[in-house]
Amino acid sequence: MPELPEVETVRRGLAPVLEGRRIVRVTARRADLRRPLPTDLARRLAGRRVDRLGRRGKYILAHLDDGMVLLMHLGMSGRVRIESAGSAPQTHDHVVLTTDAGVSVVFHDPRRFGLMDLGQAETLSTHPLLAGLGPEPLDPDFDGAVLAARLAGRRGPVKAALLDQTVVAGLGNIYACESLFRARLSPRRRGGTIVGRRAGRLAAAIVAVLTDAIAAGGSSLRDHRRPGGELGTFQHRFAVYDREGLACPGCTCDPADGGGIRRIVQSGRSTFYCAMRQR
DNA sequence: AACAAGACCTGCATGC
DNA sequence: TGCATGCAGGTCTTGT
Repeated sequence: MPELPEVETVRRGLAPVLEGRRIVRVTARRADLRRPLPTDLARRLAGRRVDRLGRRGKYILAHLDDGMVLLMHLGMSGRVRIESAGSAPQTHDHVVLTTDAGVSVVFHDPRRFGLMDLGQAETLSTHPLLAGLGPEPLDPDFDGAVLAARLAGRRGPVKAALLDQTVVAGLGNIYACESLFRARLSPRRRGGTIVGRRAGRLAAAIVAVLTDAIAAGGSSLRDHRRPGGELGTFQHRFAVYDREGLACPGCTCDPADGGGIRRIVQSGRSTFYCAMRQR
């Protein structure tokens, strides 16, 4: 489910109920997520105050008052729900954090591809889950030169490279497709050929797509909800994702004449693009 | 080193 | 109705 815009939307929704609050109770209803929950998670979180909620790529980072950091990843189907303490748990509610304000934050994840882990703030960038991540696309210094350097030597399709979190942190299948559309670049082009002006176009397209998607509260296809339960709306603005056979919004290609949005499979994932507009 | 394929897990839409 | 199949927003491991 969640790519950078969905994760950022969740982070922003969670911040008002977690930042500055103390965690008074932790219930781990199920520990076998993508990796086992830390065995002493409840004990290490109980009594801690959350100083700040951050994000790195698709990870939400809760900085605690004892120098530890709680890392959360939503996997494919993870959701976070805010509710009043004591609400009845639902199927697939795996972890519940309750604050001193009587509010519960519920981690819900049917497929259990998500995870939680603990790290230390001081050495956070060397945490095994974060150490290899590529640049943050919304950092001010992310640009075509940074992106081109990351894509250098890539002989496979640029679309597959964009899904590699060591190239850029936070893109997933939706926003990789949408970014390539906005940059008018073919997803089949070799990654290493994205240099100079093309790299500048792609970097700018990535920033624009992610920024627009965050402003829309992310994309709600199946699972994504904001912590208060609201849907994101960016799915209504997709140019190509999940639009196989429909007209391309950017050109006059006609689906009836073999034009329009195509779906291909790259590295086992669906890619959507307009072969007329994207070169 | 980089890449594709498979594995992990559940739910849903589709077709017979 | 039941059942099989394929697909889904991610990433880790394996083998080439």
